[in-house]
Amino acid sequence: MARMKETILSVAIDLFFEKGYFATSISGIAAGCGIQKASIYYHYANKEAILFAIMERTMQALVAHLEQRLTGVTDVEARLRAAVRSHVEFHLRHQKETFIASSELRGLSDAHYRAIVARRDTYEQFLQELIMAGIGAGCFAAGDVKILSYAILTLCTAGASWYNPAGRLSIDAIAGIYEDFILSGLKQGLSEGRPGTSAAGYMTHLA
Amino acid sequence: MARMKETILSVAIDLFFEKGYFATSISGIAAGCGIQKASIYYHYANKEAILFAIMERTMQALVAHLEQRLTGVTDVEARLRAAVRSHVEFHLRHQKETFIASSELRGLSDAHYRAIVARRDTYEQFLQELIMAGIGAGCFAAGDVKILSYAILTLCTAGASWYNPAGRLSIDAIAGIYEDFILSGLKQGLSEGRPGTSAAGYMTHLA
DNA sequence: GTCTATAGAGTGATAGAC
DNA sequence: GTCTATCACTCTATAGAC
Repeated sequence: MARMKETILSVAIDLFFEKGYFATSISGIAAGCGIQKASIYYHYANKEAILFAIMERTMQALVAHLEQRLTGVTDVEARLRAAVRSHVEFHLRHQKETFIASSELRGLSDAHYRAIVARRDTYEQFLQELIMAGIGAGCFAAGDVKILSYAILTLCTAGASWYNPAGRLSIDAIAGIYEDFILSGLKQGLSEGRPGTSAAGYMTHLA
Repeated sequence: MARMKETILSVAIDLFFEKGYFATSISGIAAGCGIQKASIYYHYANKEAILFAIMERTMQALVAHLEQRLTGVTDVEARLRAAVRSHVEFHLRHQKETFIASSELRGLSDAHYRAIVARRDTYEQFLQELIMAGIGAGCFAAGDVKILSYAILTLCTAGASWYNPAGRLSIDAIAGIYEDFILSGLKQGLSEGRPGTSAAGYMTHLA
């Protein structure tokens, strides 16, 4: 039961990724499922509900993935490394869904838009807290936490736009490169273990 | 003369940025210009021609901007710094056009798609040569040149998706943060001036 | 749960007057 | 160079049979 409902979601993910949400028609999705377009409306109220279902599920899974990867990790730098790796791996492993989630927000209704953006903001704030903790502990150079978090998140998200599953590098290899690149960017020449000198200054950057 | 042709482009940039290419109608553009939709076709053959005009112009200006910023700069690291700054500044200063150029490629006809992607590839290869030169000179740590170039480019491109001109930070400040972040990522703890040890290995990464 | 049929609105594009 | 009028088509969504 509910099998067709899942099939519709799966076909829609393929089409939204390939052609975009607005360029994809209900009849195109129906054809991919082997049913008539009217039958779609038995499972979903309208086209936007399909998009929302994809986004909701993806954002929920993204947060769950991060939580799972961080349980038991206590060291500040290790936590940020784990968060970056979790983010990259999830985005490459669920390339289509995450690409849709980050590029088709304009297709959502006002209420659904707010729901998804709220989830995204929570996720962002979590990363910002990790960065602040790292600066406070002296692992990372002081810097603008908001901009740094955007840089890290969009860097990984963008990976989902160019990643080729049949390509030269594995997800693991790409995640490793990103992890090292980002950690170096956060340290900015700081040698490790030295306590932070400007722990007071960075707080204002979130105001 | 040709004033309306420019107005159409300008209105289309606003609408494509705000609603997306497929969600924007010819009549919407016409309304923004204060004319009837049929009049649009006197200036452009069809909707796609408007999108292509925006992209062509933007890519041409992007390359010209980079060339201008690099003339006279000879030091390898200074050249990469200048290239990163040029890229960030152009993307934030022309936020709408660069966002369209990077997100609406699917709206182009096959021939136009190839033309724009060719320009983008040339631009990418130029950055990859800068990175390779830096690794060869020992300024940067050896690494996967393609992935590093994608990381740098998409990082800056993504800036155009969240940048708020009325926001807290100036373009100059953001460019500075990105510049430092990226250069640290490229150096990866290498101290400066030391000649590269693995200059032979990185070449294979472009094969 | 899927079908046929269709309503109702909007779209890109063209013809031809001015 | 802009207009009015319209064509031909596609789209989302609904009604009601099976």
